[in-house]
Amino acid sequence: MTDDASARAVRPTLAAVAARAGVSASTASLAFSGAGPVSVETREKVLAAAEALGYAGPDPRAASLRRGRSGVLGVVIEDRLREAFRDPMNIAMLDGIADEAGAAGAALLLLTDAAGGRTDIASASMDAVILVGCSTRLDDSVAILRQRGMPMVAVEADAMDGVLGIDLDNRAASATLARHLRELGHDRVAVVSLPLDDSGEPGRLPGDWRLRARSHTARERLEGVADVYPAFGGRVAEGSTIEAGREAGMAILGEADAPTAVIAQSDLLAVGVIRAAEELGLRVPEDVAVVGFDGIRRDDANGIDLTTMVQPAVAKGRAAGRAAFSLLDGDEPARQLFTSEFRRGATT
Amino acid sequence: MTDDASARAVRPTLAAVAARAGVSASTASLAFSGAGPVSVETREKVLAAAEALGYAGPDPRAASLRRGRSGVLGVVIEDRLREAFRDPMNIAMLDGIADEAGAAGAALLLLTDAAGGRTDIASASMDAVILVGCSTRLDDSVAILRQRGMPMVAVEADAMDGVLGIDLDNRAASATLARHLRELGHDRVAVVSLPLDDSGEPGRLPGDWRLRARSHTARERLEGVADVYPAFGGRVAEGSTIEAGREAGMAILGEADAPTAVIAQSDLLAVGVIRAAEELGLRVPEDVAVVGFDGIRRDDANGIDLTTMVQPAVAKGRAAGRAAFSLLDGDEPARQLFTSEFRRGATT
DNA sequence: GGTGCTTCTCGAATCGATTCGATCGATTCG
DNA sequence: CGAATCGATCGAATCGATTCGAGAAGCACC
Repeated sequence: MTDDASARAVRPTLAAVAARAGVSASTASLAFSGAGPVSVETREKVLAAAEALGYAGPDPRAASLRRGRSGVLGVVIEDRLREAFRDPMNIAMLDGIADEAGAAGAALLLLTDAAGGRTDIASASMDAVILVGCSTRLDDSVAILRQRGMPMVAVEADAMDGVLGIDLDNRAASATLARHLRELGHDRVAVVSLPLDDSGEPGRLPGDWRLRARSHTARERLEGVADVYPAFGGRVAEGSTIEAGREAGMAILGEADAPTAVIAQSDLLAVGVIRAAEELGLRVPEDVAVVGFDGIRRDDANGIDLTTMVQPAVAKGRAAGRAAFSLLDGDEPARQLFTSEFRRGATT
Repeated sequence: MTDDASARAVRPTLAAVAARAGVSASTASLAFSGAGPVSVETREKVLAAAEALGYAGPDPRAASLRRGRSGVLGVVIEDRLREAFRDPMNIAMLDGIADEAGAAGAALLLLTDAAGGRTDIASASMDAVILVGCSTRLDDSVAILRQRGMPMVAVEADAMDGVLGIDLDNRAASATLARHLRELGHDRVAVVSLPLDDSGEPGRLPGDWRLRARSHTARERLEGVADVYPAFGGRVAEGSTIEAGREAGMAILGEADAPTAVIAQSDLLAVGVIRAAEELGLRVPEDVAVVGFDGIRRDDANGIDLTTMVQPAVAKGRAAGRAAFSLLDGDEPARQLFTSEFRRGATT
């Protein structure tokens, strides 16, 4: 296929198509983009010429340079996709973002908030960026993006100048769960917390978590518990996974003065805690009550009917997407707050 | 902040930086890219000027136009991210791709193989594309991308002209599982298959699946079973989820002449089948043996120790990534075949 | 028939960088 | 001491489209 090879070697340009169609480049452009009046006849000539030359449409690089838009929405997530996507909430949110991006004809660029090679954040071509808050070390990225004049939306992150926030009622929702437990008569509760920072070290929840917690979500959810139970202990998990929850659960429930209720900061963690309880021969909820957070599908929760707060993850993602495009249009969308809904399951 | 607003309004250009530093634009470009000799003194002048003007580095749009590279690797996946990412295998593979992309300084563009708005596949700016095979309707996308002269790599897909294949020994691996069951004395087995096409309709496995199956992976795995059990029935699941597996399992195990062994085409499906068995009061493996495929972590398998074939998903992703960049460099990488490893669990 | 529209088309400027070849001292080599 | 070499810098061309303003043609109305 010499034809194929040469076609790859020198892709035809709009100018070539225009020449073959016997029109100017500007007219050809109009024929493709549909912006501006072009006679049917001319458009067909252009399209025929394109077909003949194997022209695949305007080069997006050139178009985006001229237009000043690239049609790409950046999404900054945690280091490892595998970690980030282990949590169904993140996926649901990303799906929401993808919905909006698709509707706006934009594609999604996945950027990882890696410490070392932050080259892509600095040099990827995109029109706006959504920062996913679970990433704890956003500041550097934000600084770079701000310098680039990039519209930014952050989901569940501390308020930052020039960054539109899409928030969740983490604190109030956690307080709701805590109150639920108190009403059931529990007076000694322990928390299994999401990682407080990006060190990823599991361990005992430090007393000065207010100072230490760099993760917005983890801190807010802790505050919520503190609003109801001024004093409580717990563990920091390694991540939002069942296994991490199991480990934390073993540590908490294995001790002498084990609490009668455990507040896990995510449903996956809660499932892990319950598994630990089973392994230790404890009955849930008789011996120990467990609550989660998120409202994952029962399918993802090993079939366990958790007491939890159901958060609107997809809606959150959608809102973030819409906000990003709205910023792009020069509007000034307001920050949004999503609320979670209490769902009583069989674990309390 | 008028400063902030104006900075966003008119981002400084390289030319402006160069002017302020008292050098030519070409020299300033060299100072940033590091390509070509620039005296330390000059570079610092340029950098200082950039700093003063709040210049965030060369505009990626312009750079990619000129260079002819955009530093973006496209990944085409199923319609809904939520569906695609429900399967840990896909995530693991994506993680492998991300590893290689990161190493090559490229970012990942997520493209969904949607029926309607295929605008992004036609017009996203990227340097190469990886097609994830589970997407059943690749042909259209491939045609468009081929026209664009885009280097393509496909993971687990039927061989296509101009598309580099990264394959898995689906057929042989499935045959291994089937043989394992036959050695255990099972003579009536049923298969729970991945969707055969993108209709997503669950139902009885049609006898003419060879003709019907448009999904490469599903078909190959069926062939593998057929190599050992010439005749077998089964169900087509709605997707690779526990719930879909449970539904299929109920249908299969609830019938009068239920098989003594079920071959599920993915571990998630297998977990679902096992759950169905439990609900029907059947013991695994005593009453019914179940095998899966993939080798997901026990954590993701509800703690079940499955008999399965462990496939190297991350390595597959890595290979796909490397192959894409290799194509980009003008090399001619060979198609690769990955092999899965038998792992005997407690379900047979 | 002239005037005032609308519809279509074109030329030229522009987006913001990268890169090739040329230039110009300064240094080194024969 | 002339020539060759090297490092640093610059000017100009180029990447491939989009868009603005202007011009031409066609038409209707008074």
